[in-house]
Amino acid sequence: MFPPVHIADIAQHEGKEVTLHGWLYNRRSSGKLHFLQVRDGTGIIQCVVFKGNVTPEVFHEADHLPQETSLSVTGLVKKDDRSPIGFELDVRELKIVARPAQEYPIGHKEHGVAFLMEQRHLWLRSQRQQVILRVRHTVEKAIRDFFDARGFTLVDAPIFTPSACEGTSTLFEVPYFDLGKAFLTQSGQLYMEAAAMALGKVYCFGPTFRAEKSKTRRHLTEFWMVEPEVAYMDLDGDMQLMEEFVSHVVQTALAKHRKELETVLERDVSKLENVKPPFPRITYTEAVEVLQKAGHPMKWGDDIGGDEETVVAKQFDRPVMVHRYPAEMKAFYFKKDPTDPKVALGCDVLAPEGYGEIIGGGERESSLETLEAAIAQHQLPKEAFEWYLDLRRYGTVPHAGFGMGVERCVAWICGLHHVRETIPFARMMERITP
RNA sequence: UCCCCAGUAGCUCAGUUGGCAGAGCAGGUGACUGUUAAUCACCGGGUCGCAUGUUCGAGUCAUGCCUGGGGAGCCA
Repeated sequence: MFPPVHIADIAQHEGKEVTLHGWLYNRRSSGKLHFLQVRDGTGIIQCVVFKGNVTPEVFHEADHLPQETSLSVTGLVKKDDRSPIGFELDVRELKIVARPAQEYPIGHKEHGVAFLMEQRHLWLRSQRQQVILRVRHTVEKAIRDFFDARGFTLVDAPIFTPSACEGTSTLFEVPYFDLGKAFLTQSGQLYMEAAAMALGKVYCFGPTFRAEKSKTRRHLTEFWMVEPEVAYMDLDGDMQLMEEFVSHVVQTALAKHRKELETVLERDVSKLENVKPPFPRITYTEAVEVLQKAGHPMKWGDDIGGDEETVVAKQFDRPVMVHRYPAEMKAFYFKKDPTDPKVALGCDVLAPEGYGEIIGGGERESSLETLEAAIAQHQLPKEAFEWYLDLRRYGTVPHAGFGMGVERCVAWICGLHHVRETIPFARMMERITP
């Protein structure tokens, strides 16, 4: 059985007889010719079964195989201009590995989203889902490569946490032995701050959980986030890191998957070509002015919601960095702007085309006294943050970081309507299976 | 938590004023030597989400519930 020939490498075998292992994707017939579309995970190739080239039994069987039959096909690799991949297999032998026990539920006609999500374990076999998962893989590798090349150390953050990191979101609660309850992490950031004081430049990359009852195309209850944190870095350095990071991820995905994005996902990739530094930077105050001019009735201090984000993002041809939000809107650990204490030194990156916030981050408060006051002001239990305050007690330094949601980034790159297609098995408020 | 929409064949949907439950695809049988979601002919396929009510009669009207989808808030 091994080593097998893969469809992606079929050009190397022109004129030779090879055996492919795969699954039947589709089948058509024209009398003395049967056309079998066979996929093997690396591509799809048309296998032509001509009556004169195989036994009568094989010829008859070839016309009666149901979709998703697993099979081995042996034949001659022939160049053919009518093929989308340039080659066909002229079949000599056909071996059935297994016939489907029942009719395959997903046909080649349209299906509803609810049905496909219920069949997610099978839906992954479609070309579209294969491309999305490959882009996700490339994005995750690009994330790792970017930080690794810059001397960052990957530090894994815990999944069980004793309390809310930020004290704002709703968390998933789990029983935890004699210690009462634990929570599933909502962010590894606080732990990365500790790690940055040890290793200088660090990042964590793992799953994150939010128990908010969010039912929108941008939300999952379980998603993957990358969170870098750097000692001796201020907001300006952080923003520069953000734009270089996002550009690297997008350009890597574009270089590797341009053709699939264009053909299978029908993505207008010209919109991704612009994603290069520098990104436009505007303050929250300027964003409010833009929105007021666009006719949105809002005043300074109001939240910039989904619709407003889209309006702001549409002013630019690449991601826009909105910085210096009102301090009240941000978590307790953000450093306030020394020149204007009303605003926090935070920055969000808004993706174009209505994909919204893909990054949130900023400079952290480094003063012990100011941080203690912020914890009190947010009415958070100080005991839970004593270890975090220790980071300010022993050699505190300016530092900054950010978090990027992988699913929103992949949805934007692929031009998808909903983030649920960017993760193999989505976890949402109303769905936990398959 | 709130607002809107949908639930009819395996899938996608139509179903008029309340009056015999329909189509396309998928499946089965057959035809076709170049099909690209092939085409053509024939065949099988139903707890109309669940419950109660109105009515001579409910897929259709009313009320409640369930499930799913979209959005808001919150966020990545």
